[in-house]
Amino acid sequence: MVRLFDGHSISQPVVLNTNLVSKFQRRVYKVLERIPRGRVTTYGLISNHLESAPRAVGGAVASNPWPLFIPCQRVVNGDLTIGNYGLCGSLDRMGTITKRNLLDREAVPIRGDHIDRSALWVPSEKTD
DNA sequence: CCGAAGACACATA
DNA sequence: TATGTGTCTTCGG
Repeated sequence: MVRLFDGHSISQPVVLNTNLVSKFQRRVYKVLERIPRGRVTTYGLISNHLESAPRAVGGAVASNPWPLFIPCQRVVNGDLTIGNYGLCGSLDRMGTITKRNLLDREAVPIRGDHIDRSALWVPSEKTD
């Protein structure tokens, strides 16, 4: 957990009980898990990939029961600004800051408020 | 069931 | 930049 918070990856895969969440959430999380460390994707791309709506994806990501294990910090706005980070809704405006720090520690290149295009990952891309 | 709200995207002016 | 509209899933009455 600490390593995750520090932006490292963990060697041992974590098995999550996905029975508690809706089908749609599972589909979304499935995509999130494929985002490589140090890269990001956008709500739009995910919704596009799932043939859904960005708003819906936002909802699913926002209700992520396992922050850090499901890397919801790697999902940003379509214009590559950081976007929001709820962490159970308790962070108010600090969410963006927190999210930024997390991404920073993952070596995601950030210039000002925007993430570098080179870090963008698209769901259709092969994960290998 | 129906209505409202949401960690968005996109088109206009 | 700043509104307004489109879109889909959840949640509460």
